[in-house]
Amino acid sequence: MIQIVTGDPRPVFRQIVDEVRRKIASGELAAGARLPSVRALAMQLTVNPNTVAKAYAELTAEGLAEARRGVGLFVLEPSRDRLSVAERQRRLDEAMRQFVDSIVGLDFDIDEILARLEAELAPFTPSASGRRRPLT
Amino acid sequence: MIQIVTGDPRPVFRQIVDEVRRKIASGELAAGARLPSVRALAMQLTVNPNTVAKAYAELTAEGLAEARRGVGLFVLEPSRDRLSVAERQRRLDEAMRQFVDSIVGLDFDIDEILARLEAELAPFTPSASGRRRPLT
Amino acid sequence: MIQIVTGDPRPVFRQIVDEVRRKIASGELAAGARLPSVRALAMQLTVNPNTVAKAYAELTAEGLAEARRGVGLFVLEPSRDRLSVAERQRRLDEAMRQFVDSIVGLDFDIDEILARLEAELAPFTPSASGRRRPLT
Amino acid sequence: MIQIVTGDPRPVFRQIVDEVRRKIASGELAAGARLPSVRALAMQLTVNPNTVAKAYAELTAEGLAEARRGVGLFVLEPSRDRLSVAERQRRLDEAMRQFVDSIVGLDFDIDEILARLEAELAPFTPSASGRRRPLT
DNA sequence: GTGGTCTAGACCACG
DNA sequence: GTGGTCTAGACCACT
Repeated sequence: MIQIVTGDPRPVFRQIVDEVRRKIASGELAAGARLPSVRALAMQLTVNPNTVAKAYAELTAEGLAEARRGVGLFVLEPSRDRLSVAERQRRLDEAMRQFVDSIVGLDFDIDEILARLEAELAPFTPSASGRRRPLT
Repeated sequence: MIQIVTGDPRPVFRQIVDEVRRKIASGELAAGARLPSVRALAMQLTVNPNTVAKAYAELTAEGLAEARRGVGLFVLEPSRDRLSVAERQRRLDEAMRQFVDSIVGLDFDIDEILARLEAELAPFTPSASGRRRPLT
Repeated sequence: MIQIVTGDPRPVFRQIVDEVRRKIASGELAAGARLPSVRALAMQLTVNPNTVAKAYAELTAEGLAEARRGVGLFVLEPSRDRLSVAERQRRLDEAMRQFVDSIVGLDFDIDEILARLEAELAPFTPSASGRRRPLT
Repeated sequence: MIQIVTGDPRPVFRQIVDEVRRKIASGELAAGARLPSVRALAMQLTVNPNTVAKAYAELTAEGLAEARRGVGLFVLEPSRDRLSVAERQRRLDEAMRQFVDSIVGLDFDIDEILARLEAELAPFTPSASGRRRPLT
């Protein structure tokens, strides 16, 4: 269900966080869904339970999941207003800067990049994610 | 000429590399241009000379610049095949993944993101840089 | 400078976070101030460095401090708009509920409680904290 | 009658204790009133009976209620000296500290907080509860 | 069984 | 030297 790659530059706990966040955003993990237990996921990924726990703690801190002691970790309803508009903008700016820095000088065609990005973002478009009900 | 920001998540040497790469890609630094000496730049940025040296080493390793002992670092002619097709593709994939992970769940409109990205990439479009042939 | 109490119901890392947050809010720790290193504070408190590191990670995540690799952890300028209005309200509601639950049935006089609270909050009042410059 | 919220940071048994204590303090549950049986409440809340039993045990230990075997839990007469002065003071101090820690840095106006708190505490003022003598 | 916390000790990237 | 990450193993609170 969740996979980690040893060659990945990201630390393991971050890979887990990113993967879960993606699954939630794409609707693959719906609100109320239960994540694998810390120990179970640690076993499956053959990493230390603490590493998984750290990832889960971050998901909790981000407001994406909630821990029910003695029960497990559950995906929360998406609440879009946790961060201020300014903070969200700041994060987009930062991500944008980082992306441009990474591909600058790689000689790719802008239209090609835009097309690819559009395709990659498609799964997270509101209508596709199932996270929001149409107002009817 | 180059600025570093303490609050930036990137290490200092990376900020230097990114900034120089940007300037080269945008044409601001043309082939043959001379970068400040390690010591001079370190002084100006008030960072450790080792840090600047590390950045320059990376620029050299990337094939973007060349060190002439005792003189300074010089921007090289852009060579199309500096990186293999596979390597370029790999970097684009990685940058793409990282960008998507960063903005997933921030609830921005795709079109808005695409428009912004197009604007940010404009300065690096081949025809604008003046030092590259359009792909035609 | 920072003290932890073994009898405290809060975990150690939380005590550290709370203490630092208080010092920042009261102006005792001004923006730009450097916090003790992870190892130094761990030594002083005779706790595991990881525990301090966890506290520092939370301060960083909260946007109160920033880590400069190889240098140390520094207090950031207060940026009041990181959380949305709704989120801040939510947190106040929760704190309020918890406080009322804790003192209900303790038979204290309301006015007495209000007076004490006012006194306790005084050090964090904007004018006292020194965090904001008068507009003059 | 009693509701538990899964998203609540408090453990379930604590939510039950708090809710009952509130109802007693506000006079909604008068002395002599009977609380549902452990099994009945567990069923209604769909929680583990052990959890309800733990909550009831705490209410008993606090001197707020009394168990009559096979019958249920009954609210006791309020006894002024249930807790020592020192203990009451200790609890107020702790609650105060926790409250201040929670809202520090949230940048609310003190007067706003005091006003809200006064409103929230109103239902528990001695004259309103009906079961306590005013302090005169 | 669940998640949360802590200790001990290690290695890495950065300056 | 700095902070960041990971492993290993332990204990606790809660259900």
